[in-house]
Amino acid sequence: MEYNYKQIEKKWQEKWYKENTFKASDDFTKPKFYGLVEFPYPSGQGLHVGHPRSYTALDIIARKKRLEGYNVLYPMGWDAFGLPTENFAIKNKIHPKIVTENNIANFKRQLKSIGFSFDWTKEVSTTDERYYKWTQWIFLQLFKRGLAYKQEMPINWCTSCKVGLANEEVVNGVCERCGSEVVQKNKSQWMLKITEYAERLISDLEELDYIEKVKIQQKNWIGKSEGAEVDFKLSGIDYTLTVYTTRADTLFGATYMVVSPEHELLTKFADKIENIDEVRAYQVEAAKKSEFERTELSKEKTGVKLQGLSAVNPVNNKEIPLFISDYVLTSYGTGAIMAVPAHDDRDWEFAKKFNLPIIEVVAGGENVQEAAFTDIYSGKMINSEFLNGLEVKDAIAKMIAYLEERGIGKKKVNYKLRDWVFSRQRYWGEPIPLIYCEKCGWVPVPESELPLTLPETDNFEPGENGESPLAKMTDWVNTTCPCCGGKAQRETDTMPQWAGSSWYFLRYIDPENDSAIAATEKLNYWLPVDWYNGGMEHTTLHLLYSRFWHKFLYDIGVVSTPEPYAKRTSHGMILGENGEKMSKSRGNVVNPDDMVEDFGADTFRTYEMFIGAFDQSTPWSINGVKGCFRFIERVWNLQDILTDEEGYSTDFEKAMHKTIKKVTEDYDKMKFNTAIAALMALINDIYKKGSITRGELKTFITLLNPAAPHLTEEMWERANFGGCLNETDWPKYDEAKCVDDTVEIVAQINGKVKDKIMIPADISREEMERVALENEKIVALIEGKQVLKVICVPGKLVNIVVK
RNA sequence: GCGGAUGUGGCGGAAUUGGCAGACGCGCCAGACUUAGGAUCUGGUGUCUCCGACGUGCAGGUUCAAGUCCUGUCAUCCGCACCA
Repeated sequence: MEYNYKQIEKKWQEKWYKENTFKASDDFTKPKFYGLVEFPYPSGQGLHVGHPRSYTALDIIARKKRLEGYNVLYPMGWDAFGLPTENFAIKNKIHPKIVTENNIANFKRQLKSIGFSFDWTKEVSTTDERYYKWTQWIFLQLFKRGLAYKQEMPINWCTSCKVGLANEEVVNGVCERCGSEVVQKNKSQWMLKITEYAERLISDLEELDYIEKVKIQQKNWIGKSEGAEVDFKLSGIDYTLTVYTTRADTLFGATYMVVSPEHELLTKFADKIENIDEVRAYQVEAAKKSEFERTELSKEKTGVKLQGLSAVNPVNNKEIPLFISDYVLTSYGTGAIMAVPAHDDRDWEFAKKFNLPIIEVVAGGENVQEAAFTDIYSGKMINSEFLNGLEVKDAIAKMIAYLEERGIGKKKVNYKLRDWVFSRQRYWGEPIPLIYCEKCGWVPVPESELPLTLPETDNFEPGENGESPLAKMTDWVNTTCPCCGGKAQRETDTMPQWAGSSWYFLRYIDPENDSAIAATEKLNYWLPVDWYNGGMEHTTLHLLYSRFWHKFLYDIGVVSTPEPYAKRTSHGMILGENGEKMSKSRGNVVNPDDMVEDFGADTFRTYEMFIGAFDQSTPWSINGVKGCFRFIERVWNLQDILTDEEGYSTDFEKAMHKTIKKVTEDYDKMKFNTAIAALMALINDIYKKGSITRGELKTFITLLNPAAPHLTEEMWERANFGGCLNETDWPKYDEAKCVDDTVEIVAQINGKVKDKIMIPADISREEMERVALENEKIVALIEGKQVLKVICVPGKLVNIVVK
């Protein structure tokens, strides 16, 4: 019987799609499972082999959960706003809407050809008006609660895309998307106060079942730091310069202060600064540099002393000099620091360069004139009056208490996380639904008028000085104020790509709903997402943003859970055959379409799961695909050796139960490679045996079904097992039948294997020892030697220690 | 610099609590069959000085026993990067 994968796969795919076989049910009495994979950005290149790795993995989980009786929601959609589409549209003079439609059609065709069990009735696209109506609605709720604000601020400006970028989109000083230089530019931007949620975004991680590296990466990204703010007075001027420090204990060692080039002090007291020209020149230099250049470590410290100004150390009243330097960042803490060169590497370097005093206040290191001593776990306070003799930790607490008592400082927690730059000067995104009125300020578009649709135009190129393309459409821009009815203008910036993906998992639950994000009872039933798989690259962007939005929606009572995803796993990357990252320029890209065409979806899926440990990156191998193709064919050919016998043959029962156990557990733990290996091992044994019973076949194809659904469904039908395989129950195993009656134990002498002996599994320890000691080889080898000890591990080994 | 991983045959990778290193697949070798195929089937395949040794990046250590635990070290990859 020939295995015609093309025909078979097409047959089942059409049936599944037409009959909505995998539609999630509205029966809320059933236990639910919400499995989620990151929806793709429908690029012109089509699907990458990385996508099916994630999608097949959760498809296996979803299919297995259905057989286990769960009501499963496993949806798919399109994250379709974004720059590449827009750039393609501009270049080829095709409307981005058309580009998007074409790309989606292609992606959908590809996904269907791989046979995923998505519930296509829940399909969403972020570019759909009925979808982004709610993206805009969420934004308005953020705005109304003061979490969206407009600010003139230096932003990362991509010189090529002509667009402001979030910090997350700047990689190594260049634009994440196009690789062009990123510079600082002042621009009035909409910002979202994600920092307000910083603490909860960290602390709530605790309860979540996320793989550890995601938690760690998010924590590091948010960058919580506990310290204190300390007030320094300037001498002779009524001004308090507040600094942030985690090392309040070292205050007696603060020998100078540094402010960032953008600090307000520099404009406020320009007339007092004797060398103001020099200072201004330094400011200009700093402004020219990109954030990346400023933060390059290797570079030497630079700075200018502020002549004419000085500060007073509040604990010893010593007068200390002030500097301006770009190693102090405006955006963190207060934009000013107290410098303790003896115990901070950066301050030490700066002090050496500018010949500033280095005073040791923590003893325990080497000579602080030679290098800073930064250890906080060893060492005791010196030269610090009331702190002397204390450990660093205690000294910090004591100093903060001292400062608080006198009202010159307080405990303070800081985060590295910055607010989210939410504006893009681009066409292909959700319009920000706000209107500016001279009289009323920023006014929301009334919710009844949502969605605020993206106006039609042929000209989506960005404006000259970085204006949004929408600004050119004056008919659309000019409107009336919803508040006072006067003349007003619309906001012309659009939202970043991350907006639509920050809540898409909610829309899947009820995609047709026009009166709410989703019906409350549906949200209550389906949330949280039980299992979310995606790439590590989304850890600090999408994953954090969507947790932020979800928490906000929780706070305003829209959703019932404080966290969107109960469990998060992450797949490794699939590399090219040469072990390098797949890319067009390297010429090592594998096209999923070719795999499906040449080997079929089942082989492709099986190989993607067999390729290696799921969470690790691993190179593609066309020979590996062929190996899986052989396996799939061998499965098909089981039909040739099928007997009429129901149930398992007696001498094969244990093998069947063991395999069920192994595959069941491995799927749950995402150890797909060893699950497939176990099925390969079993089929090898079946062919050795020469025949397969109906019971054995039924179990075998059910276990394989989540990975290779078309083949197994077809075999189910041909074997007349009744109904469809996707409606059957997951096979059960009997723990007692997973244990062998006889086991092979190892006889060792001094830890070296000398022989292997078959013994009954339930033999006593003494009996085991006796068997080993009577073993021919062992007898010969221990002859004339003194037996010191015999170690017996039941069911495993006997180790005889001799001298 | 900080944080996180990963180092096992020719290759991808297996290996509950420390207990037979190399499952499964690829590749390779030999044979069978043949309507000469992207075949298929059967057997073999860690290394060596092959009656015995040696083998999980490297060097030590703990243990009857170490891929697994401890100390040190090297290499590669990823993330963050002057965060006071």
